[in-house]
Amino acid sequence: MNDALSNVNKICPCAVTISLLSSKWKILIMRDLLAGPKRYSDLKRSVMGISQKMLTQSLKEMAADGLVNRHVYPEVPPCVEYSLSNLGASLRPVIYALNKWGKDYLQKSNPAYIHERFNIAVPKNRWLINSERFSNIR
Amino acid sequence: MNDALSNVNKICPCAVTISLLSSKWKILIMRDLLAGPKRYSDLKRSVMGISQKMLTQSLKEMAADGLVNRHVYPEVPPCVEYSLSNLGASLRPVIYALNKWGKDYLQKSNPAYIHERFNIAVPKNRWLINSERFSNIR
DNA sequence: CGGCATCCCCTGAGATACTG
DNA sequence: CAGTATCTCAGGGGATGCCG
Repeated sequence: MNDALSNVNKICPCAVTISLLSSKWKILIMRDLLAGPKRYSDLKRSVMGISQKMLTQSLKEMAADGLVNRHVYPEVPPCVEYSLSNLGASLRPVIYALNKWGKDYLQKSNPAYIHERFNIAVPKNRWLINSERFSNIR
Repeated sequence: MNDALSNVNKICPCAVTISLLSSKWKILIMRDLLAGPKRYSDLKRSVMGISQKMLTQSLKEMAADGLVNRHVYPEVPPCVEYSLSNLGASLRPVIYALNKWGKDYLQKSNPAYIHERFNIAVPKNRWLINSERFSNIR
């Protein structure tokens, strides 16, 4: 019997998406890769606050899930470039929705409250980004 | 000086949204509340696998963040109803995007792979939902 | 019914040091 | 440069029991 397989169409789509994105880091990596391919060190800089460990681990899992491609240029020193696969790129509307809602929310909220809720409660400057990234996601 | 406040418009909108939704539970709760107000016990049943602790905690935080309203009917036995606030309801496009992508992904993926990735790897039946919920999110 | 309060475990994630 | 390898710890989250 294939109860197991028949259960597949009872899986919650919402939960599947979340599961693939799991940690916040992956979403932030997606956000940055949507602007184009990036090297490991680029990502390390643009995904502010991420550790090498989490960056490596996240990228590895995302590659295993088919969300990103990993391309190694055989040079010295080594150069590794990450880019979105077609599957990964198809997540654009999701990232866009997250970004859109966040922008609206930030605009209509009390700045002092936002500061209190997101600048202090959250460790360090983890949520800050370079302003030029604003234009990347539309 | 108000460096602090001026930093507010450097916060990543994407990250803000994720931060408010944080755990997967909140997203699943949102998903179910989008279909209409629900009692605590309804949510306990529909958000499969959630513990009382996490349900209570999630709802409390979501209420504090202004995403859900809590209404107590002074009866015996007590009855508490949760519903989305306007702010919470405005997240519909986000939940919709997550759901939409997940549905597409499930359809085009190899069922055996999906089973392996989401039915076994993930603890218990946590990701399963009642099929009738599929129509709730459009 | 709709919660709290505890205890406890596991892992997500940071810090640091080392390598091809 | 792009990682790997350890060590460590806070807290996310489960299980259980009690309460108005």
